[in-house]
Formats: sequence, C-alpha cells, structure tokens
Amino acid sequence: MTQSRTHTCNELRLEHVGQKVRIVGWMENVREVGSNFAFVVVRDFYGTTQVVIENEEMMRAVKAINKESTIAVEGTVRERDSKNPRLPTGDIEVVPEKIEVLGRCRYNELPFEINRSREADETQRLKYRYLDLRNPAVKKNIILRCNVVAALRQAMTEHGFLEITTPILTASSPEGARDYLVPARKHPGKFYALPQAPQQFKQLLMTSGFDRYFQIAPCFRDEDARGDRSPGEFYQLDMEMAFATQEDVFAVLEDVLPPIFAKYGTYNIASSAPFKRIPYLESMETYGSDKPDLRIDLVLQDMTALVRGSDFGPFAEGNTVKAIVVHDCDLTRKQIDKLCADVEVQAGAKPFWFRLDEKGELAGGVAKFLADKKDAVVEALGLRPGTLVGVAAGKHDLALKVGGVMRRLLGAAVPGHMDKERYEFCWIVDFPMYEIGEESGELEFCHNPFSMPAGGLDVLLRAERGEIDPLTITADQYDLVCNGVELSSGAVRNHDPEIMIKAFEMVRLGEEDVKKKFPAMYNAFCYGAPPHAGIAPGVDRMVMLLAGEDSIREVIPFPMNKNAQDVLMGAPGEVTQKQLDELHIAVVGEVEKDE
RNA sequence: GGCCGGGUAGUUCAGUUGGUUAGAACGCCGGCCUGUCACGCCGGAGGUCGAGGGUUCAAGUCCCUUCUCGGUCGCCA
Repeated sequence: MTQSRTHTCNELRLEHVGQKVRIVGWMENVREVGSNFAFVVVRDFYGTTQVVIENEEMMRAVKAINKESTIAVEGTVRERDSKNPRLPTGDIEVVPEKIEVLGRCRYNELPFEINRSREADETQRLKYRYLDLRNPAVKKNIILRCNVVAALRQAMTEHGFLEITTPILTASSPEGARDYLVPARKHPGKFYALPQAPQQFKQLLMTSGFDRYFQIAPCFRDEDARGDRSPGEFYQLDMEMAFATQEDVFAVLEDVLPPIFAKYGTYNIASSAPFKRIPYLESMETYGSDKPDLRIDLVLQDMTALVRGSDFGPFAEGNTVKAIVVHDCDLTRKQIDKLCADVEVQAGAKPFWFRLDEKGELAGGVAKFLADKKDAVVEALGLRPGTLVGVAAGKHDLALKVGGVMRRLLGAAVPGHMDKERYEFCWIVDFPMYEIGEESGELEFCHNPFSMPAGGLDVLLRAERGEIDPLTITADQYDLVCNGVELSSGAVRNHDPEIMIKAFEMVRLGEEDVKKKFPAMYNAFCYGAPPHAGIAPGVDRMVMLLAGEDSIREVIPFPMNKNAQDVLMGAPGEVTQKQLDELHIAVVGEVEKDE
C-alpha cells in the first residue's frame, strides 16, 4: 500500500467490512484481555478506531510501542462480536496484518493522561500544550474557534465589509493601555509599538473612502490578566462603517451575531434584534454594573431614604444604600455568609442582608437596625414572607459595585432567578463623555477621546458658556454586553477637527495636543472625513461564551499564563549581547553571552 | 503592587491536636486473563512534602523569609 491512509479513524462502518484498509494515528490505549489477545485504540483528528490483536506476532509488535506513539495499521475491517453503540466506529474493528511505528513516543509516562488533561495542573498543560491539545475535549474549543471566526468572516463579507490588514509594527499611542515596544535597529533610541487596536488605521481607511472595513485583528496590551482577559495579546472582530450612525452599527451586529451564537453556542437561544438598550447610568443604578447579566431577574432598589436615621454606620448620611429583593429564597445562614464573603472578595467591601421570614418578621443580618421601620421597608421593597434582601451600603460608587456583584452571585446561587441556558445581549448606551478625575480632581475624558459628543459642537459650546454641566454630556459611545461579559466597546467617532479641538479644550488641552497625540488622524480629518462609526467585539471572549468556558485560556491555541509568560516556548526569554548591541539596548543584569 | 487560596509519588489529591515506616486513585513495571471499550484480578517500583531558616525530644503539620501557580482588586483610552 502506498497511500498514507485509506480512511480516517472516524470513517469505517459495517459497509467497509472485508476491505483492506490502512489507518494512521496515535496509539491511545491498549486493553490486554488475554494472552495474545488485546484491543488497541487508534486516535486521529477525526475519531478513534479499534484494532484487535489476536496472535503472538501482533502482540509482540504492540507491546514494543509506547502509548501516544503514532502508528500505521494495515489490515482488514471486520464486524465486531460485541459492538459499542457509543462509538461511531463501534460496529467494526480492524484485524491487522502490519503495525508500523511512524513516530515513536520515547516516554512511557506522560506529564498527564491525555484524556484527562483538563484536570491537570495548568502550568503542565501549557508547557505540554501539544499533548493537552491531543485531548478531543481540549481540541474541541479550538475547532469551535475556527468555525466561529470563519462564520464571522463570511457574515461580515456578506454585509459588504472588506477585510483589510493593518500594521503590526506601528507607533506608540499616548493614551490607553501600556504598549509593547519594539526597538528600531536603524533608529537608535526609537521604538515601534504593537497596536493596542487598529483604531487609528481603520479611521484612516474611512477617510480614504473604504466604506465598510473589518478585520480579525490581533491587539496587544501590556496589562495584567484576568480569567476572561488574556495577557499580552487577543483578537477583535474590528469593524468600521463610513457615513454611519449608531443605529447602522447596531443593525449589523444584531444581524451578524445571534445566528452565530445560536448555531455554535453551548445554548441555542440568542436574543433577537433589536437588543435591549440600557443607558449607562440606568445600568449602574439598576444592575450595579455596566455589563449586566440580563439572564438574572434581580434588580437593585434604592433604600437610601428608607434607612435614614438608622443607628448603623454604613447607613449613615451621605452613603447610598441598595437592596436586592430575592423572593422565595431558601439559602441557609451558612450559604448567605459564604456568598457575602465572596462578594467582599470581588467587590472590596462587605454586603449586608436581612430577611422577611416565613412568619413575616424581619430577621437576621441587619434586621435589628430596621425593626422600627418594618412596615415602611416591607411596603417600599414589596416584601413577602420567605424573602431575602441583600443590602449594599457605602459611598455611591462602592454601594453600586457591591450591589452588582451581590446581584450576580445571588442570581447564580438562588434557584429560579436565572434563565441560564441562553445568550442575552444588550447595548449599554449614553456613556458620559467626561468625569472628574480621582487624582486630578478636574474634568477628564471618561473613556476615549475619539467619540463624538452627543449633540456635537453645539453642546460643547453650551457647556463652555456654562449653560450646562459638562458632566451631563454623553458620548455616542456604546458597549455590547452578553451574559454579563463585556464583548465590545464602540462609538460614533469624532471626525470633525473643530469638534475634536473643542472636546480637548474642555479638559484643558488644545489643538497642539490633538496634533501631537494623533497627528495622522488629525491631519487626515482636515482633508474631508466622512462621519463614521464602528465597534470591535472580542473574538476570544465570544468563543469563551460560546464554549461555555470560564477561562479564556481554554479557547486560545497557545495561551500565556497569568504572568504573561509562554512556558511552552520560553517567552519572554533572554537574547544575545549581539542582538542587544544591534538594537542599541543596554540591559541591567545578566545577559546570555555570545558563543 | 494589595488581598485570598494553592504547591505532598509521573498525575490528581488525602494527611486529625506536632508523634511509629507519609497514604489513596489513576498512570508506570511484572504476572494472570480470548470480547474489552475508564476492561478485570494479583504483585511491585516510585517521595528533597516548592526552597531556605527557626521553634521543639520530635515538623508535611507551628513561626519567619522566599520562589511559584491560580483567583480577585488596582490596571485594561
């Protein structure tokens, strides 16, 4: 036989019985059930096939091979005596005439068992990622990622978007996250930067007259990791549309995403257009978060006025107090304490609670501080017996944050308050344009300075004349949120140099600053720019949601660890003195010597 | 950088108030087994208890220092 293989390991069925075949793959397991009688499982990308060993010659051959070696088996397909209905190839087996080793596994003990690699230590998994990925359960997420990316490309293309690649070596941008810098050999002391996003390039493309742009874009940010945030690099479905409004952007994503989520997701239900729209301030007050999980039916109610005069520190004048009313709650005291402890870890402050017990009495937690206003509390919050009330109290922002975390944990912990098996999208809109900076105490941009202020130049001028409070100015900026995960930020861009300068003047900057910080974009906009808008949903996060994974590393082929190290390749690593010299870099400390 | 949790056999973990020779499962090695499919049964090897220091008659266990991994906050226009 000269073919590499005649069939894959997921192909043979009863109809192939009697055929001579050659299959190739990894020797996954050997089940020895008698002297000179054994079953060998061969695994390839597509599945597994059983090979039956029935004579001394074949047994000797198999026993000489370590598991996880790659082998080729030539033999005849036979119907099994005892079939396995759980396997697609469970009706047949291959009776070998020849078993050949293609790639020997030199070790008889592996760092972990392939089919249980998900239970292994994560550092071991990452160090031996090529073995980890042999596990079909791990491989599945990468395949999902490929399918989702392909579907996104197809859908965007069908909507008239062109995929255009933008530079990876570019200029450092003065705002936002920390940049990854690349020393320029030909320009001592100067650096390229890896892009945090193709933001400025896509806006330049708009100025050039490309009407609809998209890209599965690699983005680089030197910031610390989280469970849902990969350190270093990640991918965005970056898109931008010329002569477009917020509505145009919403319409595209409301059309593109739900079918892909419903098709590829763990859950097959996704919100249909239009997605719910929630103003930023309302989202903070109602859900205690700018990325609410709408699968949870709980909301924050304000009880600041209700508790006024209570003899309890956190209820003091000047603090905000929020209540989360959980009807039909049967959490035990122990479970409530655990939940409160978890909230404190995630939000940085303790939450409180009380309940209206089965007898209709206020009980537990902070109940004694409310005893004298029981009727008012019961009525205002709409309490009925068997109800738990989570309470978040403190400075306004902190109370909202604690309430938001508590809402999320209560929704997950108390049965009946979360419709989990669906994808619930929403838009968070009307973000404030400006805020008072915590350190400076002065007006600063709240998000990014590229967004168009709602109302344009006029509203900025009125703020300048003192007719309106600059803090009330909102930006035409929006976030896309799904199941409590922020998928994306986007905006109608500020394409008008005059408005741009005015927006910067509000924060005590001016034309020179705009020119200095964003020279290419500012200049380009001076040559006639179209109004444009865009957004950039995170690909890794989308796939994570679809795969139902809690860690973003499960959907990245070769992830870095929490400390931005690639333990497989050994990055970051040392380089030679010669390389450093060429780059005009002096390193403090030990450097590997040239040979 | 702060806080919380972890690091014990190749792997995943247990290990009580400090007290005999540090255990289990899986894996590995040897033996038995002709229909297994997480095969089964019998036997065996395998340990710097992350590292360093301290307290003690005695430390995996208590104290200090340190390394490391994860979660979380800061951070992520």
